[in-house]
Amino acid sequence: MSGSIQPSRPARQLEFTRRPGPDAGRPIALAALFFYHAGTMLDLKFIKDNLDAVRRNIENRFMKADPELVVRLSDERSAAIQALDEKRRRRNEVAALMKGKLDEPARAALIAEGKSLKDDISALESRAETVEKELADAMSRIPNMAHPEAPVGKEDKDNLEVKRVGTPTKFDFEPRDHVALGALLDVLDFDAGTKVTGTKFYFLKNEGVILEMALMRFAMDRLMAKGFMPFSTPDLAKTEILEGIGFNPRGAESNIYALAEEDLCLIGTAEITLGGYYAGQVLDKADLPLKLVGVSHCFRREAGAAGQFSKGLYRVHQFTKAEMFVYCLPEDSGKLHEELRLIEEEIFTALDIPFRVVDTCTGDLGAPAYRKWDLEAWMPGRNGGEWGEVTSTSNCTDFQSRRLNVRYKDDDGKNKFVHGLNGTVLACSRAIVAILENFQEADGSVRMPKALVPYTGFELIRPKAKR
RNA sequence: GGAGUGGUGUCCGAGCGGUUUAAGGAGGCGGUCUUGAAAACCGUUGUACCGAAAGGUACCGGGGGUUCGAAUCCCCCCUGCUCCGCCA
Repeated sequence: MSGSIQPSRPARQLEFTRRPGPDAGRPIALAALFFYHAGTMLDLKFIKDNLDAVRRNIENRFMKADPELVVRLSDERSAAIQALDEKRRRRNEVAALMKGKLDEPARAALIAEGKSLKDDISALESRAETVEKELADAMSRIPNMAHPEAPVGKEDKDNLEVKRVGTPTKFDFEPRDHVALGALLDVLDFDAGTKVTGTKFYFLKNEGVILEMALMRFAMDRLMAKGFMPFSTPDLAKTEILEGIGFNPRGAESNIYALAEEDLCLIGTAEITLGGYYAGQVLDKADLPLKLVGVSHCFRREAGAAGQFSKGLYRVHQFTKAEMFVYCLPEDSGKLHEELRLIEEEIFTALDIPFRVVDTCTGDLGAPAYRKWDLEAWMPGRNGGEWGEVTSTSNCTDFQSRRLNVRYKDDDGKNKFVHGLNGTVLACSRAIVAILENFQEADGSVRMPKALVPYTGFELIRPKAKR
């Protein structure tokens, strides 16, 4: 016996590092299920038939991908499979012949041919597998097509403002930023976060904790009332799922933390886990649209983001978020995308936070999105008052369902890919920035938005005396 | 984490080297019969890929191996259940 609180065995290291080597220890099962069988035909057919449009789309998004390579590898793949199938057909034929009575020379000849076929098949299989992998890799780099009306541009400043709700908050005093307010109210501690975990980590304290819980419950109540099924998801997911949703878990530019010794990554959003929930399934058409809302922690490396907006809660390595996810019939995704945006608008309207809506430009869409709306809240403490992204909703059409192999059985009896959409309900970090900065008073006190009071149980957070 | 025991088509469930091109049920679909229905009987019944088509190939949890030939034998892994250990 020991009164020690030490663990009986060493805790597994959960290092925030990238994976040690390419594909280290990665099981192939899911990859086989999702990629090598997943509807490559439609995809390929589209790329072949619309090569120019595909190439132009890649340029508009300022991405690197090679559709010609996809076409070439696709042809190679077909040839390899044809050769392989023919050998296998003959092998089966030879094996069938062996079932009957045979004289010794005929028998020996068949065995010899069978042996030779076995070698041929083995060689052809490895060639086909190589081509298949190269093709899957080349295809995975091709981004989704963009909505024809999405503004063409490179960076977020090319996004198009389409709507404004409320007016930027005015103060008859010099407003503080949320970092100063967080310290004054003792609801936010970045120094301790840095000491214990690292830069861009933080502790919520006191009313800050309750505010986060209130925001989540507020979000869930509203979404459940709209028929969304609530989830609390894992905070980690397998690499295959990440890739299926369209994230690149590896590479220096990756925004994803990968565990050093397992095929797992910390999720950057519950979009990953909610989208993965139905991976590999054929959904009942009558159940569509499936509307999910999930709470999770979100982890982002934000490598190289140590610039001007790096201070405070705006860009952090971990935050809590409620996220919507929808799988629907292809013909309904446009309508549902509007619905998700309206929900996001409703949430921020209910919180009395001024915001605008932007139509995200092609360069800022990310590979999976066909179209994306961002909500930008007014943040009085940001550079003396600026719009800052608080939520985002994307229509990813069949980009994710194709990779995750999520389908529905249509009336014609064929299995077809569903469309997938996602949208932020509330990201706690940025919502808290907006609330602290917009609802501050001259002495640094912060009022709670009326809609939130039933959830927080308090109306005002007052400055704390220094201890 | 340890031990035992399973993972077969939409479902249940046989098969344990070539008579299985996966038996037999159930369900679904189509048909016969019937005033209608039930019953009975007959037929049909998945997914993916290659191919202009005819047709072919693959799939019995996943991967690899043995063999002329594997659902069937061997190895590894995943996963369900039962028990033990540990733990919130």
